[in-house]
Amino acid sequence: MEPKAERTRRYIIEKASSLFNRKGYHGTSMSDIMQATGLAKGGVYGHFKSKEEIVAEAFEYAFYRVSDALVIRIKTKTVAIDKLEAIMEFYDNFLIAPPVEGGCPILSYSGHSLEEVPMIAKLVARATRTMLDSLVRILEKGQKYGQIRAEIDPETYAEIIYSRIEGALALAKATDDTQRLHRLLEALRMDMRRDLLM
Amino acid sequence: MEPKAERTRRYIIEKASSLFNRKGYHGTSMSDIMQATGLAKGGVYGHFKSKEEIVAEAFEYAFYRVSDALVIRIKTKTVAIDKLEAIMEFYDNFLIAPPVEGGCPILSYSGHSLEEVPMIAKLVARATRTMLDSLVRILEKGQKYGQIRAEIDPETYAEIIYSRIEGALALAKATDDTQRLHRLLEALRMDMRRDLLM
DNA sequence: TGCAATACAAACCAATCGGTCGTAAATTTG
DNA sequence: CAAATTTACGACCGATTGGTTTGTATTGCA
Repeated sequence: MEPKAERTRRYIIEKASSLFNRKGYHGTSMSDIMQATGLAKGGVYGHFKSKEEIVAEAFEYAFYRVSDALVIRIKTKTVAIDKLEAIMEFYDNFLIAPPVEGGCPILSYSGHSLEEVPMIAKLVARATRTMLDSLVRILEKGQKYGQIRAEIDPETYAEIIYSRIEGALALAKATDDTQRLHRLLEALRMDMRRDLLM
Repeated sequence: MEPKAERTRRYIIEKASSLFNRKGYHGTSMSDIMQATGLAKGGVYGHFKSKEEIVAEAFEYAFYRVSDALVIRIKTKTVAIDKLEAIMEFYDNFLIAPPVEGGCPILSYSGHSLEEVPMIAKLVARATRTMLDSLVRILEKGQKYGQIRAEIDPETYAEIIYSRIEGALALAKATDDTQRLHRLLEALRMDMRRDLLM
């Protein structure tokens, strides 16, 4: 019917998601998007009614890229601790080959964009909840099959894991030090083995 | 000699630091700063030669506010673990009564501002290093006086502590959930007692 | 008290901002 | 292939951006 429009739309989002994730909402102008896509202004506004609409979809797309790449890696493993280790491996390569330029969208947008574009706050909160839920499910399933200690509270431990990952990413980004990320993830990995395994 | 100029300058930085920390570099306009200070444009540019100069000083000021408030609390304690617990207590109140609006400057500016304003990257890296050094010193001194396990590597553990704090702040901000911050800091507190005490 | 230095606000600047719209080009459909 | 519809273009809009200049109070100091 109209596959062209859908394709162009997606193409704009792809390009814009990288820009917004790196430079933020106000740091990215429509001219930047026009230049990145090669489209004229009218060409872009034919698919979106405002810059805010673009950034909203761009965030969701960026988050989807990360979470999707993560889910793929998780699914290759069957045992809980293997899934968790796969996550560590994923984030180990995060700064070297990020699914979307600019790093973790949740972390990037949490910085300044929550007040800049209030609508983003909801999307960020929901995305974070999604990540936590994935971890909770892994831990619960691990307990169900006797792979993970029953005393562990999945919700509590999930947020510990995710906050440590985000903290490691933040610190590595702030100091521009990839080695720091590796060290912190390795420390987390060892703590998980000690805390979770029976 | 010229106390007035210095006072006005500082006043501008105070107001601007809050704006930049909340909304970012491109999210904050000179008009915002004019409105917040009550000064006219010429009045501001008489003290600074550019917006970049303002944001640079504003970041340093915001960071100084946080680190200073922290140092004060640390100094009231003499034993290493007490100092660390004082830090936990400090960050526990961080979202309720932040030293500067917008939360931890390092975290805020790490989001999008590193690429927006390249000069900021250096300042953020240096500020982070300063925080880590404070923690390293506490741990080293604690070891020296036999309050902390000798096997602990201060540098390694300092970055674990700080990354967990930043991760906790980031997650709490992303989900707009202060309780989450409390839970995560409490978990860190208990881990520290287990890992560090003899 | 008188002079010079300082600090101020307002007008102004070119450039860029997000956004609109009539028209031309391209695509899909009959 | 031709008609109809969709998609893209780019000039244009008013508003605002960061930044400058200028004339005038106001201030501190001798």
